[in-house]
Amino acid sequence: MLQKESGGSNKAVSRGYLQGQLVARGVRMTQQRRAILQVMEGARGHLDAASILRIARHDHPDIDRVTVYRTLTLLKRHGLIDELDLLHLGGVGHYYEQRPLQQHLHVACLRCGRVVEIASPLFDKIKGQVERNLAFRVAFARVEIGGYCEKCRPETSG
Amino acid sequence: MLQKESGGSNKAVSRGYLQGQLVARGVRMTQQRRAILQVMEGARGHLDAASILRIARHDHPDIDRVTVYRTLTLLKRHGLIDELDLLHLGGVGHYYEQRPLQQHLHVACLRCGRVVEIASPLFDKIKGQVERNLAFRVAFARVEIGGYCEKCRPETSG
DNA sequence: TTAAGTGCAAATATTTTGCTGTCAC
DNA sequence: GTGACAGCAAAATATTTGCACTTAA
Repeated sequence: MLQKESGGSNKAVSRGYLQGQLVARGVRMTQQRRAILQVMEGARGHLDAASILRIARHDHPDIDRVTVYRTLTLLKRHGLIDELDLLHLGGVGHYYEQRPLQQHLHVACLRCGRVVEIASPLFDKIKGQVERNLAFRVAFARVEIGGYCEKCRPETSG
Repeated sequence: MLQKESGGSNKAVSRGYLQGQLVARGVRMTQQRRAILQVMEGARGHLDAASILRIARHDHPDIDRVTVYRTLTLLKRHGLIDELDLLHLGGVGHYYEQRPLQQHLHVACLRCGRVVEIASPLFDKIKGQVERNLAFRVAFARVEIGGYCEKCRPETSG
């Protein structure tokens, strides 16, 4: 599983946030959903569907894959999580994270697979530029950068 | 298939560019690869593996899916194409485009599925920022923005 | 000539759907 | 009580692998 560093932004969101959001929107809360939401809120890394299932089963052993996918679809539809592929470093699957208060960039090392998140004011400027130049209403934006971290860069002296 | 507008950046690359690059790197050139490379260079849109296969079969009817996947892997390994998911508007599959001379942003309308590409100097600034702040060597970067275009925006009066 | 590439078949991985029984409200 | 949800099975979709045959250099 790909690791997430720094991050922090979604730690600013209080525990039970996703559950509260769904309840506030009139979505029925089941034991299975609670287990899945807790996994997503407690996640230290970006999780794929299989990892979410595995961890959620600690709480609720009988939970099914299908329920995980359906819950992820639900959360996406409500705009509460983002779906990433993290440059496919980990294969063809997708990764999920709670939509952060402040959008951030994902910077992934192609050699060691570490994923660092950083925020940038330029990111918001780009969004503004798109809105103005294309008369486009930006709902969300995603930046994924691939390269080599200090420890892994091919030419250290470069 | 998702449409690509504007773009233009990869039209600046001469015809046969991919083929030339591979040959220059000592990669064996087969009829099947030639057919696939021509499809990618002539593409007006972002293509997924199935579309590439379908079009390549005009030239070479017996070509197999597997060969398409293997050629895409080859091109990715050489950094000659980029793999995108375009916010999964078209399902779980991936889309491919020849790596452009100037990197651009992909802006996708969540309702009509149209994908517009634009370049932004801020994009390069962000890359510079990442390189400096994280001591990171940026190999490539990808920006995907989702929202609503002028025609599709939910609140027209907003 | 021969190592690399191809096609076919089958496997694997990921996600979705149909249906029946169950549970939150 | 009832409509939304869960689990199971199976299908659908996307991609990869093993192997015998073919071909570019």
